[in-house]
Amino acid sequence: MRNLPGISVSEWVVMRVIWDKSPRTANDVVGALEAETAWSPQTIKTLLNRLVKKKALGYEANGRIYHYYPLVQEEDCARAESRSFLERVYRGALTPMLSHFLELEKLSAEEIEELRRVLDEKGS
Amino acid sequence: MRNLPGISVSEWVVMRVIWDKSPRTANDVVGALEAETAWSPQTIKTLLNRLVKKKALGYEANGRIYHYYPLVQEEDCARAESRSFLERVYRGALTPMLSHFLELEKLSAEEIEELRRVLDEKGS
DNA sequence: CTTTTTTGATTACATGTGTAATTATAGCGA
DNA sequence: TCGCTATAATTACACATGTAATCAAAAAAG
Repeated sequence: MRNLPGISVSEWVVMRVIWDKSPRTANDVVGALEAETAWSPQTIKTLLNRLVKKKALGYEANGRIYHYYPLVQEEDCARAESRSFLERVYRGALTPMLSHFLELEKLSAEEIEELRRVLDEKGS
Repeated sequence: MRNLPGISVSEWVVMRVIWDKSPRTANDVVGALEAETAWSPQTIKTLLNRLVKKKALGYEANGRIYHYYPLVQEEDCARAESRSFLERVYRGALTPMLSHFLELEKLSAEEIEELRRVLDEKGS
């Protein structure tokens, strides 16, 4: 499952709606992004095309309408991005990064509980 | 302290050596990166130039040798990158991101302790 | 069957990025 | 003083990206 394609910022937006639910037609995607972005439908078509070229998406043609589905998993892409982000911005130092995030954002009591649970698992 | 310039992946590498110690001449930077990268000195000069144009770096000319220093702080840049990363890859959901990282990497007992401490501070 | 519409494909185009080579120029050594 | 050298500035160039407009072809409408 390596050889993940590089997915750009805009492409991530498109991938997310397809990861949420697939298959999806171009129009589905356009509809889903109407609220979130101000992109023209053509722009979204272009992004879909590029993602197919990159082999991040596949499609099934039903007549001349394409039903797109992911060829890569969100988990895998997130993992790859996370690694390179950690390396680039925090020089690979996980603990400072996590501390930084924890300080940055406000967390609810439940979130803190959940994180503590994850930590406990790691700790044992 | 907003209006942070967009710093590319390669530019981050250069910024890091200047954040580590400044001011630094172009040659200092070239020397520092010799081990880490395979870039030609010209490439590094180009990156320094672009960073000056972006106002991420300033310099003091001593004769015709420039001594570069950061105009933006690593903390601020890291914060900005972190936010956009979190948004893009984890849809802004902090807890899943943190869990993901915790599962991804192996942590030493000390690191786990440190994180627990940070969590405790947040929790109180 | 012809026209319009829809939908994907192709082309566009400015800016960013990775990665330099080339050029101009200010000092330094001869 | 004059050419060589080190250093910054300018130019290069292919590929990525954001953001579409246009084209072609198939399907739907009349």
